[in-house]
Amino acid sequence: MVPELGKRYDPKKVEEWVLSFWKEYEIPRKVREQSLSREDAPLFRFLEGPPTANGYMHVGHARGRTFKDIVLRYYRMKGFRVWDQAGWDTQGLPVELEVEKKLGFRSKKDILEYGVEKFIDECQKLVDYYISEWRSASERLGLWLDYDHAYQTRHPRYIEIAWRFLKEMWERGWLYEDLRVVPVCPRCETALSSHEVALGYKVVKDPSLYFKIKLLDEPNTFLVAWTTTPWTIIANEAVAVHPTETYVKIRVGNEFWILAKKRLEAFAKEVGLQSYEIVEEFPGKALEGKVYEHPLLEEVPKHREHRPPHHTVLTAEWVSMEEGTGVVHCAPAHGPEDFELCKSVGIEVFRPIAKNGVFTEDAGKYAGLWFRDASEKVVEDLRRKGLLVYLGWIEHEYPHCWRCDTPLMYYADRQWFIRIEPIKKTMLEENEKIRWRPDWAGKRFEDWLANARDWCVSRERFWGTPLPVWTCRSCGYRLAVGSFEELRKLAKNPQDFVDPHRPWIDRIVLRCPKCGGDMVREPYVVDVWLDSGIAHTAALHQYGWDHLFDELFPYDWITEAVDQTRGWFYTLLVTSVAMYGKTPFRAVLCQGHVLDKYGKKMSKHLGNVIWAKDFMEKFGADLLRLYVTTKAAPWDSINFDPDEVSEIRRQLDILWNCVLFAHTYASMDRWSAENLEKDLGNALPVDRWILYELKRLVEEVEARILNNDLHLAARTVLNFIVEKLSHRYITLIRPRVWLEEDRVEKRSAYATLFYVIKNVLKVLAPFAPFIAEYLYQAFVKRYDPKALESVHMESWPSIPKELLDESCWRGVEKMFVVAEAVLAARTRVGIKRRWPIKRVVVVAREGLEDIAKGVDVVKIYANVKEIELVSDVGKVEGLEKIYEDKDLVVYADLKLDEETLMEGLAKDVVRRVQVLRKEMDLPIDAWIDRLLIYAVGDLRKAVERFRDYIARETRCREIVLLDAPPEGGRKSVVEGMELVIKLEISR
RNA sequence: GGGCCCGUAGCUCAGCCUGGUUAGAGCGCCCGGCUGAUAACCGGGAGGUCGGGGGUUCAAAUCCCCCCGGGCCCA
Repeated sequence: MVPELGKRYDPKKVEEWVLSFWKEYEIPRKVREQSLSREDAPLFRFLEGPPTANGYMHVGHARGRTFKDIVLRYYRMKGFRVWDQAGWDTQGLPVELEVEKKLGFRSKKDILEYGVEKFIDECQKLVDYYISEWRSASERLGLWLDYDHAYQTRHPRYIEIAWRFLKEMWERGWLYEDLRVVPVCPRCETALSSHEVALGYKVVKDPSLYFKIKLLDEPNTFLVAWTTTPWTIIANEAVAVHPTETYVKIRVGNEFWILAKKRLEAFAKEVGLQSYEIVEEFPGKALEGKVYEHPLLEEVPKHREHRPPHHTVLTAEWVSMEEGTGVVHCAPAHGPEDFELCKSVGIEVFRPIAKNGVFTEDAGKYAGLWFRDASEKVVEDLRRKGLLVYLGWIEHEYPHCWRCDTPLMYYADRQWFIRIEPIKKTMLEENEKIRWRPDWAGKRFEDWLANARDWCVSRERFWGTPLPVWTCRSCGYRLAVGSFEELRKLAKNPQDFVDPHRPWIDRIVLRCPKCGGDMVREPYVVDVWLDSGIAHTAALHQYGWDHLFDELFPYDWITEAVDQTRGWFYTLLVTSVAMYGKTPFRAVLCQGHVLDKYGKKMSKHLGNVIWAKDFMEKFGADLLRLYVTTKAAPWDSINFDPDEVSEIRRQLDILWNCVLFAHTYASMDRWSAENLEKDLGNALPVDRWILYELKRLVEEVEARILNNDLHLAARTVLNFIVEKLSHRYITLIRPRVWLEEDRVEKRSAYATLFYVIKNVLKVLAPFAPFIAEYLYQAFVKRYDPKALESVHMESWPSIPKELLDESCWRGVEKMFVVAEAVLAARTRVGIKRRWPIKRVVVVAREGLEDIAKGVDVVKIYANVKEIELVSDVGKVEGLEKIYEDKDLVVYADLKLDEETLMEGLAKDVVRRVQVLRKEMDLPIDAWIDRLLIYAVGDLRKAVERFRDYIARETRCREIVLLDAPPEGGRKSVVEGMELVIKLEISR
């Protein structure tokens, strides 16, 4: 199955062929087995960050997946046993929301009405669909993972590991239930963890409200408080001031206002307070215990029932002097600090609002309002009652639900938490051992770890890993279940255990070990980030591969985008340190994001998302891979502009042309790689030069990959193809391959070219696996019967010493400098390249021996007849100095004589004939029987003098000079002289 | 409020860690050349306040400080 080497690189055709070749011959499976069967070979353990199966792959995902593939392919070629299990994140809010959208749901109530069982079924189906989409897009991209053994977080055995983890936490007392103020998404009606909150900060415009709070025992005296969330005043229960900061009482009209002295000036300025008078100063402590009248007492009658310490002034160190008035209104139901402070003095939480963000009857006149809408009413009421000081607006960041974009609500609620404090120190120590790329990402992670709070793991949702905690209805005893076996043992109805998911799991009733009563499950599922966070263990357990754990853990390398610092990187570390006291990964590559061409985030709302499949359909996977890899460092974000891929396309065109060139001549001469070593043994200095460049290429690419500088690695490969192989090497060997007869120097040129192409394809394979495979099949395999079944079965190249000659490399490099100087001089004085330059003298004090090896470069590249190498400036008179650096001085004879002019004209004639041959589609090796030429003057003389040369170059048996233009001849003008030519061919 | 990344030619990016010729490359543009792998290539040219300001230094794109713009993270 040898594919055609077409005239032009057509990515679509190439990749279609390669995909079917891989499929038919099961290349990915064979390559994986080849890798894993290497006994005693070192392991490379990769842990896949599971994509969430709730949408399609876009080009940003594709970039990260390309990085994974490059590194995995490299390690396979280096002879490692590469662990490459795929994985899918299949549960949690992201999936539920996608299903809700599909079914047109607006709230949790809709799900209950629809039926949880049916809803879960929809979730399963949705996940099935997107997994197959992701798998096919990944395979289309060329990402080779073990998809047949992909871990799935929804798999019962996977869930079992989450249970094992949670039970361990429970038994250590690290899993606990508590009333806390947590961020809640009112749309999803569930609490979120702090790392989820961190994913959703957005800038919003909120009220900046200054309002008065009337003190009960001091006439006409008010505290002035500030808030950006007026709706929380409804649940206000206290006011906090700083104990030691100075507060002032000012007279404004006939009222007295109290606020912090440090804030007075800024406050007066912002609210436009012109005249006031400071009547008293005192520390905040002096206000402690003062009782006030709730500003919305009439509106919220419930507050009439609240007695001190409710509605009193408290003191707290955290009261800020940076913003507001130094008087902070406290709603224990809606602020974490407020909650703690109120709890410490025995204030009860008043929470007149439901989890869906709607005020309840307890909220009096605000009942039924959406929490953020209530702000407006509150402000109105304060104004009416004369308690409004000033209403401004402020732009600040406010957390939103990372999935559905709803503004979050801080809300006191009973939730389940995992203690972070006991493992924090170990996490920080373990982080020191992780190799972060770039290293600042590790510092960022360290900051995050140092500030980590307890992890809220409970979610009041449906599609997720169920929280394995059961509570006894009779005696209140609680326990956590760590495996299915344990569940069956404890269950009163083990026969009902069919699926660990809700709603089925909720029907399992346990027998209370204390009182024999019925135990029911706490109705929560756990944070989806816990699912992926235990992949280090659960991915193996799902397939019963627990015995591999010791060999695979900790994993060598993971890579995901920067946002995972708070997501997967974090939860992996938490669960692993909690379970094993160790980091589960040794190295991380932290990727930057892919933005649209204007630098905007790609999002469905903006409609600027580029789906990976669409893009590959149009341009192919190789172009996508190379574009996203070469554009910037992996950790930098890139602006994705489809127009820019033409640059990559151009470079692959050149590779294609190089191979086509080699194939064109090698096939004509029936060359084969049978005697490759012998032919390489006859390599000329320019061949030695490219072989040495090849060695440098291999080493540099390898070093770049190991350092995760994938952008530099890929650029190096492309640069070699364009600059070294195409521009230089092929130019230099052209005269050698045009030789008619079979000569040693022709065979060594073919051998070198073949060898270099073969190895470049190997080095290119991790980056552009399709074109590398295609050209390997179409070219390498055609000439080398010993070639392997696939380029991806090849080892990473290592160029044998006997092919390397550094002095040839040095000499050729030097002579390129000379050749370029000659070309520049030609342009300067107007000597065309086809007019040969008679003589060039190169003066070098040192290294003449090396330089001598590169004379062909100057002869061929710059069309110079004669090169002289000297060590001093003795005999250069009559020549012009055209170049000088610290090693070299170059002189050239830039005068044109008649002979040279004639030769140039003859070359011109040759070129016109060649153009005609091409237009007539003559095979390269076809003969012309008679070449009829009409020319006058110098042009005629040139044809006469170079008759043999012209005949040879154009493969023509006879040249006939005519005195009149031939019938139907091709007319043209050479240096102002008329030329008419006609080709005669018999069939 | 704190932290991180980015800012260099019309566009996309090197160079900065470790200060030192005239700040580079590719694309695009202009002029010329070459051409049997040629939708390729070669030579030359135009094009730069290296985001701005200050400092250190004999010398700053590079090191330090402040500011501006774009992005990200935390509070």
